[in-house]
Amino acid sequence: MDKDFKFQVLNFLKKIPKGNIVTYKIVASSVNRPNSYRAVGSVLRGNLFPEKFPCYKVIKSNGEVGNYSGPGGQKAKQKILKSEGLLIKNNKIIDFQKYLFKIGKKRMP
DNA sequence: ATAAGGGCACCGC
DNA sequence: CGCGGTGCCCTTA
Repeated sequence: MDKDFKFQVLNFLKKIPKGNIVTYKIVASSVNRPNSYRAVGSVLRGNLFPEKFPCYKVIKSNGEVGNYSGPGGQKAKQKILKSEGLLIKNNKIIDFQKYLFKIGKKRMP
C-alpha cells in the first residue's frame, strides 16, 4: 500500500476520467497522505511518461495551471487542458472546481 | 547516508 | 485582493 507512494500517485492519475482534473492536494489525499501534496509534485517531476500518466491533469488548489516538467512546459499543459474542454484565462482555470475529480474519500468511522 | 530542490497549500499582513 | 513567509513530504544527486 504505502510502500510505493510514487506508484500510488501515478496509478491514481490513470484513474482520472477524461475531462476531469485534480489538484495536488487531492492526489495526496487520495493516497492517504493529505500533507504530502508537495511530494506529489516531486513524483510527477521525476522521469515519467506524460503519455502514460496524465500528470497534466494535476493543477493547483487555487485554480492555477501550475508547472509542468514535460515537453513544452506549462504552455503545453494549458493547451492539453484546453483540449480537455477546460477554459483557461490568465493561467487560471475557469470554474475548475466543476471538473475536480474526487474519489471516494475513505472515511474511518 | 545527507543535503538540496520542487510541478504546492495555507495563513497573515 | 495580492504578495510573502512558513511548513510538509518525496525524489534525485
